[in-house]
Parts: sequence; structure tokens; C-alpha cells
Amino acid sequence: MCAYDYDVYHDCCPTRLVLERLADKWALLILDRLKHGPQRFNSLKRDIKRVTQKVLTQTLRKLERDGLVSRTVHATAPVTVEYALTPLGQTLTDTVSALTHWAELNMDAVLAAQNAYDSAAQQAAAQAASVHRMGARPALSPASPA
Amino acid sequence: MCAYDYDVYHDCCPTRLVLERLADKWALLILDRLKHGPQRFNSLKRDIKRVTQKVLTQTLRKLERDGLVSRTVHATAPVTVEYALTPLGQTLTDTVSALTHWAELNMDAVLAAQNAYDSAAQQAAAQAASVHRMGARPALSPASPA
DNA sequence: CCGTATCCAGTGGGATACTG
DNA sequence: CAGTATCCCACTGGATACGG
Repeated sequence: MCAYDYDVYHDCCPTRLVLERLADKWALLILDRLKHGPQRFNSLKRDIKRVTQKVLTQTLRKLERDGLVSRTVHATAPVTVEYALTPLGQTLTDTVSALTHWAELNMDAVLAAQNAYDSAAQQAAAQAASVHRMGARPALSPASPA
Repeated sequence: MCAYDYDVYHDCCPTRLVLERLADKWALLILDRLKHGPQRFNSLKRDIKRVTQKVLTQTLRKLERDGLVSRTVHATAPVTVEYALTPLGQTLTDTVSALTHWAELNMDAVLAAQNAYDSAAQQAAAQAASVHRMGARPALSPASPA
């Protein structure tokens, strides 16, 4: 994961470094929340369900390091920290929106495909068992026929 | 990772299920390669540097299960398998292209931001050490000054 | 050629407790 | 409020070997 491990990447396009950073569930979710304006730490934590402080902090640091998100500390009574998209980060909002939009639109189709795949795999497994002739792939989650 | 663990997600939008699948380095890379037309297994393996068979197979299975990629076995002498985007998968190509395109365009900016962040963190750490007054965040990779 | 099976090290990330 | 620190386990994904 070390960004300086360049010789590991000498044989492929360096955009993969950036892609790896973007290919992160939490980063995408944070970027998505930040589209709607600056957010405080706990606000993000509440918005993005089921994320722990540790992971949220880690991800925000990575995004800050990559110049996508800015971190502003307000020296108020109880310290207040605001996270916002940098200009660079804002150039990503359209793409992230496209991704989340696609997810919303096609969620049903994906779920249906999963069900079809699983039931097909299940039948194949059952058949292989009854005929007692192996050859069927176990698939991802065979939903054990018990 | 179980897709049926719905109660885990009852308090957030279910698109996250789809997003989690998409937020995968290898899946993105595969989708990107498949834009250019169907590919055989070993062709993909050669194209996508530094991916192991196991991981490539796993990722392809996930994509197949989600209905984004089709798997066609040709019963030739040495078995031949072709992977291609399904119609559903093709609706994602534009978004994936946008992502990789962004990565290419802004790679330099990201790298520059990383350097700036690291050197700033390094200076802060050094200063904190000399003044012997703690308070600086260790940052991600402080590039130990030692 | 296209996988699957097994082993195993590394790490992501959850739970929890503590600070400024 | 906004973190940091620690423990620790589950899972990722690499290497290797074998099978259809």
C-alpha cells in the first residue's frame, strides 16, 4: 500500500495508484456526503452509518493527503472540525454522483441477477450431488441445501 | 459481506450494497479492460498486471453473479473461456471510463498533494520534537526523519 | 487453458478506553 | 467534540500445487 513502492507499478499505468485510493467504500461514501457541502466530523459519522471513528478518521486523512478534502479546525469552546471538498475534490463529484446514481438505478437488476445466479448454482450443486458426479462449481454462496 | 444480511443495512440506503461491490480495485480494472471487447481469461490476466489467478477468478465470479459480466465456455481442445460485459455491465462503462479518465488527468495533482502533505507533516513532527512539546499528528507516513 | 484447493502472512477495520 | 491508542480477529489476497 506504500505509495513509494514504485517499482511494483513500473509495469503498469500509474493511474492505478489513484484508482486504488478511489476504490474504497468509505472514501466514496464520504465524497458523496461532502458533495452537499462542508460537514463536521460527527455529522459525517452520523450520516455514514456503521462507520467507526477510527476508520472515518483514517479515510479522511487519506483524502486530505490526496488533496481531495480539506480539514479546518475552529478553535471554539469544544473544538470543531470541518471537512470540505477541495477544488480538486470537487472535480470528482460528478463521477461519484454517476456511480451512486447508477447504483440506485440498477440495484434491483443486480439483486435479481444475484438471485438468479445463486439459485442456478444451487440447482447445479443439488443435481451433481444426486447424480453423484462432481463437476459443479461451488459458487460464492451456495446457500447450503442442508 | 453476506448480501442477505439486510438488517445490517436497514438504517442506510441499500445502494451501499452495490457501491461496495464497485468499490474494488480489481473489479474496476476488469470492467475497464472489458470495455474494449470480450477477453479470454489469460488475456485478462496478462493485461491486468500483478493480479493472481485466484483473485482474478474471484472477482470475475462476483461480477458474473452481479450480472455485469458474462462467462462463455467454448469446448475447444484446450478449454477456452470468454468474458464479456452484459448489457447491464455496459451501462457502467461510461462511469468507469469517467473514473479512469479522472485518474489519468489528476494523477499529478494527487501526487503533488501527497508530497506537500507529507513534507508538512514531517516538518511539524521535527518541530514538535525539537521544541519538545507534543501535539503534532503522526500523519500517515511521516517518512521517519531519523 | 482455466480453473479449484490449500496454506498462510499481512492488514483492514471493529470494539473499547482514554485525552485535549 | 474530535480524535489517538490498543487489542485482536476475520478476511484479503499472495504463493503454490493439483485437476478437468
